[in-house]
Amino acid sequence: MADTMKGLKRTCYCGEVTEAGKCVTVGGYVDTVRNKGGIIFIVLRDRSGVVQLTFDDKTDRELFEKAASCRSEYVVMAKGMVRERESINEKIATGRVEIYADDLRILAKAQTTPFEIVDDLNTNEELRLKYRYLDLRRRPLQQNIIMRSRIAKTARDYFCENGFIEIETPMMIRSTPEGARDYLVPSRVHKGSFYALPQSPQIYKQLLMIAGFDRYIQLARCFRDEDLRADRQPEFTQIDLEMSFVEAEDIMEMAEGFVARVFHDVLGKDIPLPLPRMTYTEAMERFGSDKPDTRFEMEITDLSDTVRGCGFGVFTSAIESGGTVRCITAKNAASVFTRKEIDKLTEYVKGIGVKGLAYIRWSEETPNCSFGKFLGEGELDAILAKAGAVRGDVVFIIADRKNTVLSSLGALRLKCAHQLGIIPEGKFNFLWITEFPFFEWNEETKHWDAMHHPFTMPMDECLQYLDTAPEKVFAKAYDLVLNGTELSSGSIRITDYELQQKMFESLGLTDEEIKAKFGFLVDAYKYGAAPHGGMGIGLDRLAMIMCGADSLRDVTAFPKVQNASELMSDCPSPVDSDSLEVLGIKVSG
RNA sequence: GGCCCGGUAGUUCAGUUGGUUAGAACGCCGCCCUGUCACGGCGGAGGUCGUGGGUUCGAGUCCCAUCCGGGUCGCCA
Repeated sequence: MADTMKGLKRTCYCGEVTEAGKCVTVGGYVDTVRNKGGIIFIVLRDRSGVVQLTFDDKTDRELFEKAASCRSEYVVMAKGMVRERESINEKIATGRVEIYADDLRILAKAQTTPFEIVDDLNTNEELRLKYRYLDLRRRPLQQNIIMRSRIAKTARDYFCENGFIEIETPMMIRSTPEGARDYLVPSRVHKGSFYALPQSPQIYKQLLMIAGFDRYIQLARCFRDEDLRADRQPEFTQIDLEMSFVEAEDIMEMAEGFVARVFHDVLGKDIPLPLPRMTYTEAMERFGSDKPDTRFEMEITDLSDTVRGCGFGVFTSAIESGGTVRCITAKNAASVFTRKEIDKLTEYVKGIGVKGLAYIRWSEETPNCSFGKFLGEGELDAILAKAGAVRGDVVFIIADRKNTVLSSLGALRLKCAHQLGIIPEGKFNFLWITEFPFFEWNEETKHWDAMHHPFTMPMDECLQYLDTAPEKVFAKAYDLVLNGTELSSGSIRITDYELQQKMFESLGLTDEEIKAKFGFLVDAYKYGAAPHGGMGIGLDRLAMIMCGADSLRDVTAFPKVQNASELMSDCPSPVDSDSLEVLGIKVSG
């Protein structure tokens, strides 16, 4: 039978015990027991840190025996005088003192844990996730979760100070078949009908602007039934906001203020404002990505003019058929990118959809060029000069359609940088990406899709091209990128009923479809709306980067694994047929 | 759905061309130790080698299938 807390009241956290001469009561988990025979040291841990409890021959015998019986992860409370230690441990905050205990209660015993509760744990993630509550006892994870809480609090403080009102939008909403797949919730009352969990509160926050709340914020849970990545969970949290009577500039300024505030308050780092900007087109041309990591260079070079008349048919035919030839130059990479490694990179880019990867590896005196035998006098030198390559470098060249070349070189650039280890740690490179194309040509369906959501406002000067040249239409949309991760996405919304109607038509929606999918929103705009726009800042991703973590799992208390299941509770799970029957759902098989 | 990587004591790993009873470290259990803090000393327990087939005199090792986990492409308006 475990002890009780009776008569004890905690006076402070373990990590706060730094002053000798006081009587304190602490509670926590037994971190380690060092039993020297005549003296016992117990390191007690709570969320604030650790403190040492000491028991010796002057300790009451029964108490001493109890201390000796303690094992790792027992939950205990202890009371005693804080005194100076005989030998100091400089490594811990409480290392100058110890609690000379005169009371010890074992409140709960603990089985041996499946892995040790230590800071630098190397255990595979599957096991850690199965026992997530134990993994969360570890300090690195606990500190991440605490930092996440501070980020969230700063968001609430900052936006509330700036006149935003926190409003909850529903979690059970109408399913809209655009965009990501919805998670569906069956209705018992309306058999055969379903709610959807929100992919974002997009429509509701726009309606809140129509309602006149002027500035809205919510730490909104969002759900998308798509495959996971290290930086993508099926449920996640956005710092979601919307503002009225604003242009894009106003929203970006507000977001910059938040970014500076949260980095200052939580990390003590000053982010210089305004944040740099780049158009979508420039980002694609220079970095092959709409979320470029600007912590390192290796930018894309256009070789088209240099190789236009060269002897290599792959290059010339790409150019003749309207494509392009471009390269990246990996500095000092010849020793890392051996022939074998280059073959692997070739396989990688082929997986992304290019036919091949040409390269020049310059390690010996004469560069080793994969297409050298096709080149005429001086042509290789011209390419090397244009690529800015010197001895020790490797040049990767891709020839294809422009979009393919840029995006594949962008992906290759990232992969090379990781392999070369040239991405600096501790750097926070923010970048606004602006002027996104409005439409995206869908090769499968053969029509134009909206690149952002269909309520995004086109740029004023582009309106004339809506019917005639969709590729010339750009959006009042802006993404905030941090270290190559899309942190936030936002736009000015269409507030004009007729323009919205026209946008839907451009996207190939019929009147019936518009009415069925977005009728209530379209109707709402008939009653007048102030110009408005907003954005959603990924709280999880922000926390991940601020914590220096590699995965969202490290900043999410109870994350899901790659197949979207949760290993601790083993969900999703089947339900019994009675439950389904109530919902009017028949199971086949 | 495609591609790549991984799965051996509780944990992290080693395990040679297929060959005796599958090892080490940490953890765990017991005994000893009055200033430890990566405590130390002595002793001990602990394995369906992810699962199922196959090849073989013999499989942790080779082959096939499958499950689980990680990364990534597709996907994520």
